[in-house]
Amino acid sequence: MRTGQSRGLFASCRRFAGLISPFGLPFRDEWFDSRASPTRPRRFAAALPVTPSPMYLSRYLLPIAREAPREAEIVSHQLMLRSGMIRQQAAGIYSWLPLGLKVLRRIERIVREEQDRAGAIEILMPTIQSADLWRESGRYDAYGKEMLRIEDRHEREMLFGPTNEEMVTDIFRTYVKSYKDLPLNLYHVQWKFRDEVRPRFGVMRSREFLMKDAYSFDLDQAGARHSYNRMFVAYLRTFARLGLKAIPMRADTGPIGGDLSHEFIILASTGESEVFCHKDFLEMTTPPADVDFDDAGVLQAIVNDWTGRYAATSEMHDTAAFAALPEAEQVSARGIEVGHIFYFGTKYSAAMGARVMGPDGHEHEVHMGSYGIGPSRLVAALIEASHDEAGIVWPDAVAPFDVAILNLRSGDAGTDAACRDLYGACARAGLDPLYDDRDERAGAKFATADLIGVPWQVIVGPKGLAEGKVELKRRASGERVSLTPDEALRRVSAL
RNA sequence: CGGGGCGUAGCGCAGCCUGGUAGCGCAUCUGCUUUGGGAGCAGAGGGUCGCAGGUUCAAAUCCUGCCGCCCCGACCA
Repeated sequence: MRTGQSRGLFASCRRFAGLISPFGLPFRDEWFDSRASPTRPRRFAAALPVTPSPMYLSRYLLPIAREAPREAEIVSHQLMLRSGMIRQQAAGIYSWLPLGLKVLRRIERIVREEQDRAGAIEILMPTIQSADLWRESGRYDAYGKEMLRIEDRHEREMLFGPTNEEMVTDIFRTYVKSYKDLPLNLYHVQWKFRDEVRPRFGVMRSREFLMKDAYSFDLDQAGARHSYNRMFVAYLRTFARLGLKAIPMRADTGPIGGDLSHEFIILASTGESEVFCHKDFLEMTTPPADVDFDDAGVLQAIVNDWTGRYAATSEMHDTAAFAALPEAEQVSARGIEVGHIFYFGTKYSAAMGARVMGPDGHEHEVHMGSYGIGPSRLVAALIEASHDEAGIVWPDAVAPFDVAILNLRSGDAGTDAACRDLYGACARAGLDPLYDDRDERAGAKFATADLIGVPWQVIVGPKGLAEGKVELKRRASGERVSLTPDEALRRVSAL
């Protein structure tokens, strides 16, 4: 028995000196080596054993709950609270607990990879901005109460940024002076704040939210269209990799006009808005990873293909055009907006003097576009799109862990050893495993694993082990097979 | 910002009408028994009853003000 060890879900974060992680990187020893002192140097990790690890559930922070707080209305909010992903700190403001943060980071990673692939360059702008920039564009007064305005100790007017057009335009105008430096697309992933009158649905519609926003700069409208198409294709790839079917729908372009604004909508029965589209969208294929983003013709062809069929949110809905489709091809559903891209021409470059010298020897105001994806909202949207009665069903790409190892008889020498071996093998195989070593009954472990939605469960019990077998369960289908631990590992690694 | 509702243990709730020892379930801790789908028994800990005034011998309960949160509508990534 592991007497004295915490069995609770709120296990403290005790860790031992000199761990190395399964990935071969030393943990920060100063966090763990309680014996380190000025006269007794820290030990370094390299020569020390691999286990135990902080991804043992008995030492993790996973505050699951059987019941959801009353205020949680929609299923994603309920499940995020029940699975201990987030904690509300104020209306529309959340802490991200370990499980939630892991998912958020996985989403961010995919978003970044596809932005980079499409030629965008990452920067990081601050959350707090000066009011001065916003006065230049005229938006300081125009933005209204959604902007959280604050004052610093010198009584300077500041704000918590709801978006970054002004700031990125400022950066651009300072450093970029020639058409030869175009096109340019700068993006960042940063927390934003919009003081919604009524935040709701957890992180789906929060006041503070994480946003990837990209901003493109081009010499002229033709260039801007190419930049727009790059992001369009990048978004198709991003959402597909996240395990989502996102449908681009014409969005209102406001005073700019034109056809260069799309919302990317995923279908979910709990979606906030009504959407209408052609059924072909459900079967369309995603552009490949090796698409040539510099080839304007190729990109335009992809965009044409994805915009050639009817798709609209209720605001842009054309009842007659939709009714003209054969009834069997009409899809009318509810959707969640997970991305929005638009071209806005010279709105900010004109107001803020962002000009480059063109090949003609004259200065030109640059044509800009901006492209947003909300990773924090996506966490909720993914759950809305993928859950069942037992809990969350994460797509493989964003799951907080790749595989959960359930020890059905913690404290039994045989199952303990088998689980530890399997944990080490998973880690060495590059997987991100979670080991449920708690002193809980089997049922509680099944329920926990189902709730948090890890794609694979390896169930290790004394009965199976007597025959050298473990059980591998696929969360999404519920399918279980009895395998040797090696076979189970191979099966999980295959994806 | 209009309309409504709710604040009692980490979560879900009762108690308030009719003022008088602050309760129940889950969770947590201890012990024993259990052990393949959220175990059983026995015991224990945990509360300035959102905050501040007021009425009263006495306030979770009645009155006033404030704060917070939630829902509907308008708004929105």
